[in-house]
Amino acid sequence: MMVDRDTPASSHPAPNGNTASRKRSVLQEEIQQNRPFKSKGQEATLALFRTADILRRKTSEVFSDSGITHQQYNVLRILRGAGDDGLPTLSIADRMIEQTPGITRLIDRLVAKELVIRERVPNDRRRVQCFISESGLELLASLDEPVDGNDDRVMGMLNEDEKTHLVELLDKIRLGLRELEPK
Amino acid sequence: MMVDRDTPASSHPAPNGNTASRKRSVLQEEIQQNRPFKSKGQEATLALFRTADILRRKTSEVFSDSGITHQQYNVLRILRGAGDDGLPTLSIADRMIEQTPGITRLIDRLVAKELVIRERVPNDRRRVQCFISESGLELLASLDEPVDGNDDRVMGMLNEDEKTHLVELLDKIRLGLRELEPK
DNA sequence: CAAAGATACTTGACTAGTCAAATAATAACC
DNA sequence: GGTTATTATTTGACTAGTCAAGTATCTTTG
Repeated sequence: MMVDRDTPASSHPAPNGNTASRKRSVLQEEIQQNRPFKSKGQEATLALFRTADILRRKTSEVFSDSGITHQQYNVLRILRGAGDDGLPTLSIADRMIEQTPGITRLIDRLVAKELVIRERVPNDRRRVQCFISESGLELLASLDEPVDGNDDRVMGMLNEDEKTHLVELLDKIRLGLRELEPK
Repeated sequence: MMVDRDTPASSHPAPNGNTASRKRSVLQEEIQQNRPFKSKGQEATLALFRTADILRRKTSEVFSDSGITHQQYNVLRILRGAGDDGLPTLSIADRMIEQTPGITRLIDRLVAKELVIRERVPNDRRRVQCFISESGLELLASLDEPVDGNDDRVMGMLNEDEKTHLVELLDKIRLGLRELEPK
């Protein structure tokens, strides 16, 4: 009834030339799986998802004491960068590292914490301009050092060349995905 | 009032030797930012988050027609791999690519869709053993080809050596993070 | 064997992500 | 100058992630 594909006991040679007897990869150990990956592409995507997840979790520790989340921090950073002019709601979404359709509600929470100020634009009343508040600036200032330190710490196991190469590979993936059937 | 750090107009030389006049990186273009990154470590973490986000979004397209999410798909894969023995709830969580504290409710939804079957273990009534159903197996079977194709397609812009190197770099990050103050 | 501790979940109360539909204001066109 | 289209944002209804606090059910230990 159960097909042997996926089963830990499978001993079929894999398309990528691995066999079940080959030493398991780091990722396979982590997710307790003996079946070899179907392709390097599969291994790469899974490794990317897992690494990003662990890194996000580690990085969140820096913010959690301040009572804000990673996404809320990103909004504050963007608004600090925008300066006194502020930014309209959807322009903030455009600049987020991770796409954020729920930007309105995210900012709602920052307004509730009085870290962000919002106001309708008189010239164009469709738009809502957002600004970082004084206490928002103070909170960010207190986080600058911990955040910078964390970025270097979590990448500390790679030397500068490796970091550069990683960035190049990731850039290449994103550029390649843009071409892929924009649908 | 506004510090010039973070402002798009900043012209300070960056710690990594870049200057504001240097050509913007791919990532900087994407998030519309002129200020150079504070370090390679910062650029690498942001590139990793952004790439994983875009990749997750692209990959979700494969599942959305079937009415399941990426995480639900992962649970089904794990249960198919477990075979007729099934797996207890928390063992599934251990094997997920991304950590999933809400595993109970995730499986609730799969049970509601009749893709998973759950039952208390008689020997140890604390445990709940989970199994994939026949229709779960059928659904997975119909997704095998699209999923495998997607994994290769989204990594198609990298050659085998590049994929291997990417996996190595990501493995190195995760191994390094394990050491980092287990706290 | 009873009390204390450890396991394996489960639930509650949030924050977020996702997609579709609604609103509201401005722009473009005839 | 009154539609029609477009833009900017909001809302609703889910799914999911997060953390803390339960609730059974074993297991261990005095």
